Amino acid sequence: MATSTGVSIRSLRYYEQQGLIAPQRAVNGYRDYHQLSIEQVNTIQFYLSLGLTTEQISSFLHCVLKNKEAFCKEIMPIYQQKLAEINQQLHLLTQMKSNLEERIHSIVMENSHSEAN
Amino acid sequence: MATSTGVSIRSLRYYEQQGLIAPQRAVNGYRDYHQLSIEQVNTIQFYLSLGLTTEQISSFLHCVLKNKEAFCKEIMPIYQQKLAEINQQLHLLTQMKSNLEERIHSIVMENSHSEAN
DNA sequence: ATAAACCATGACATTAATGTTAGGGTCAAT
DNA sequence: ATTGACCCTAACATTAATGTCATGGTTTAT
Repeated sequence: MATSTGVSIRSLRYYEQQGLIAPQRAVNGYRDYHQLSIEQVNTIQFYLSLGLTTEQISSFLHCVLKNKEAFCKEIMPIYQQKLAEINQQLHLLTQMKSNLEERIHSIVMENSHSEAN
Repeated sequence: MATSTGVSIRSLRYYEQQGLIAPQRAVNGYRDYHQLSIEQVNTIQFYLSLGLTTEQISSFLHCVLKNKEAFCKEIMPIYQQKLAEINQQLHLLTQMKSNLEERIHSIVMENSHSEAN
């Protein structure tokens, strides 16, 4: 499974521990992933890439796997909340960026005074 | 000191531990901040707000406190590096944001099909 | 001299996903 | 039956700044 999804073994077990996947067990205790899990893991990775936490994903994953996103009413508020967080983050970063650029600019200015050395 | 800078006692001690400030000690062991420290702590907070780590700050703080930023050659590469990180972050967040918005949009679309209920 | 209010140190907690390691079974091939 | 390549669980490490708690000394006012 790890090799066919590119997700590390460690991560797969973490997803399992968080209730995102639930592989069967063979008699020897080995995990037995069925074929369908591959898509499921990819789905999880996709939501993670949206910045959602495993906890959030677990709250709607069971629904999404059965229906289309549009039918999972749990998903919309999570998306909205995440979007708000991202916007907040973007604001902060943008702020930091312009402050930084201003600092850099003023240093360059100062230095151009004595550039002729 | 904590009350006059708005920085928590815990944080002041952390800064001290990181070598950013070095208050004198009174005979009883109490920290003895001199007046000048207030500005120093504010400076630290400012750099933290730029997203720099205490470690980075410590690498140029001694210089900045004596000279103007422009004379501290250590500072420019740090600014540049931080700026690059921020841009990287911004890129990622922007990516996440547009993915999210696309998801939201497509959900809204789907739902408008059956809106008439 | 005792209580309230402050200071000190040290250590653990927080966050979230993942890496890493230790100690130990299992399976397949030789 | 032994070796190498797997699998298992459990637990600790990572990041960075800050919160919080435990335990204990100090000061000040009563």
